[in-house]
Amino acid sequence: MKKRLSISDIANNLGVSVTTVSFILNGKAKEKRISDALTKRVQDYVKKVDYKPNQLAKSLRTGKSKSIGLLVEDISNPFFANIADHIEKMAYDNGYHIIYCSMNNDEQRAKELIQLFRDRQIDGFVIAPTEGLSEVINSLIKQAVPVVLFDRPLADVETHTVLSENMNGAYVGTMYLLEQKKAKRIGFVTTTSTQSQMKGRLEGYMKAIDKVGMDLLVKKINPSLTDDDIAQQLQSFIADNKLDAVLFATNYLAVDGLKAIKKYQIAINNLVSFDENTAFALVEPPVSAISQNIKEIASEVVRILLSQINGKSTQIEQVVIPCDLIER
Amino acid sequence: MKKRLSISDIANNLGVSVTTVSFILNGKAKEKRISDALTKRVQDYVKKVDYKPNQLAKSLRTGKSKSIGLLVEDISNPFFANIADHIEKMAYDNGYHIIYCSMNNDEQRAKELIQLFRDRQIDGFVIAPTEGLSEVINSLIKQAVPVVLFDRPLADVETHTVLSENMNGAYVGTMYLLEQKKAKRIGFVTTTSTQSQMKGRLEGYMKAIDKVGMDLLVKKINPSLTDDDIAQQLQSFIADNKLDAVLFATNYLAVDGLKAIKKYQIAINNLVSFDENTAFALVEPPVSAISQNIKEIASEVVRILLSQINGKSTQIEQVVIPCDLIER
DNA sequence: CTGAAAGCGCTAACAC
DNA sequence: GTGTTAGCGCTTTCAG
Repeated sequence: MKKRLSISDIANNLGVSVTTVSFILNGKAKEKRISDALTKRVQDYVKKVDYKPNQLAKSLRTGKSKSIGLLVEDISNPFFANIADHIEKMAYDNGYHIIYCSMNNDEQRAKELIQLFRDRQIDGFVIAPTEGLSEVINSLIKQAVPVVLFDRPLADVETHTVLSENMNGAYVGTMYLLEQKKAKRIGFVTTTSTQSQMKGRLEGYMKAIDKVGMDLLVKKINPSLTDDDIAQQLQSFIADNKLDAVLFATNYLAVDGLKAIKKYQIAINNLVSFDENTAFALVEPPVSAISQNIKEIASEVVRILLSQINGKSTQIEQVVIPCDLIER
Repeated sequence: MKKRLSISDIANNLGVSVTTVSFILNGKAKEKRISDALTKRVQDYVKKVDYKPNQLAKSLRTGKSKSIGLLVEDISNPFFANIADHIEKMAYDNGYHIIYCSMNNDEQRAKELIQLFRDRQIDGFVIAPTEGLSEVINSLIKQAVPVVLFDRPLADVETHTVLSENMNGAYVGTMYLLEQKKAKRIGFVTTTSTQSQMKGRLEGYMKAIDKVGMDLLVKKINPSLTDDDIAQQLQSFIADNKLDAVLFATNYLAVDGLKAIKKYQIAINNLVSFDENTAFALVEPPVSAISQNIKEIASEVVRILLSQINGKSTQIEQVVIPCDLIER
């Protein structure tokens, strides 16, 4: 790799000191009252030789790396992929870049990753946490590392969070099945995992069902089962309980549901899912969606994190973003 | 942020020199013939105080950052999301981590990003290139920065590539429609963009069609049109040409096709797409897929890149990975 | 076997 | 207005 120019090369070649060059490069020319002529000469030369400062050295010196760690469960989940995309864009617009990782349900690995990111002098973290992460996240917070959690809070972690209105979203989705679709037996499909966003969604469902005094019909799916077993369980759930409508707690559960419906040729018309998925508009019957406002979630996450990094805000911000019901 | 321990803190607290600590930490204790007792004492202490070396300083000194830049067009495309996931995993297993970015069709931004990554002393690049990037990628190569291209080559860039067998995949997919589905009028839907993987797929289609002497029926969709316009065009394409089968050049075009089919209630049974998409197994009629071997692509990409970074191989590797036909 | 010290490229207090 | 210089935390040569 051809040796890159350093700031002292620039200074030497121009016959000025590195300080001068550094000041000019960092926009402090005016402040340090460096002559316009010199400023221009340095800038022109820098452009001409296409000099780029070594960010590593800069970071080492300033303690800021201008990078943000993004940790999600699974980047191939369209919800996370879209969020990641937006966060990346907004961070970039603010001069930050993203280092991302999927945790893939591996708690040990997640912890290592967080540590690793710390060692790279990451300026802040954006995390959709899994349950075992409380301790390591708390230790970040104790060390005053900026952290923003999204999608789900962590019971024993007090920090900035950006969440969707899970309870209300599920409530609205259930009411839609009740009132528009005139459903009489509405099932709710969630996971066995106890992530708090799932709890909120269950509550929303229960609140709506309780309001009209219907039966609560809830199925918890263990995500580690095989596709076939899951399909089998869903088919029984729908058939045994004579459901005429189902609310799914998240997009991949709805996809599982659609697989079961197809495989067992189940006749059911009223389907609603939390989150979007390309398949929802395409299948017959289509799946309505309680759509999280991904753009706004991303923008709040970045806003809060940056204000943390820049030491602007001290109080803990907990933002809740409403969902939209997409009727299909 | 509580001040972190540095190597000299460790050395001072232990009454040894930083050199000794550094050697031990880097596994050179034996080589440098440092006593087992001392080695153990240092290691125990390091563990006790949970000391972690500052990677930035390490990188600055060694010139290696142990990180890889991954540039794709759009991380919310499931094909790229899955590839990213695998690449990230394999890189991590080798002690590397990923800095990723979506380029979102913004050539200017892509160039900036590549430059930015360079400034961060990235050890290597993995890129699914867009057309305008030849120049900047060539300049990376000239500077001996390891680069691996995947998904599509760039005509005027000579470097390592990992590609799918596009031509043969499309050929097999078309033959499937011909022989198994007895289709008589098979259309091919691709994009107006001239990415080379699309060319290969078109060739595969043509080769199969020519073989049986049927008419070539090709529609190029301009991706910047609105969803409605695209649906409209696809509906005309299918109706005007009385198609009984369609081969889509990529998963999002097939999704567009499914939208059109649904919107206009088009009766067509024989659909095949390049790439997978969750929707394909769920819709009626289902969409068969020419599935790229994502895991193998990722593993080849990482293997080649690492061997470049470690200076092991000199010759240019161009790997082609076969596709699987998933019949539905 | 171990230590002193140079230096990776940059920033910024301090001096002139 | 501009230059000198001390580090940021680490690796590694060279001397003992």
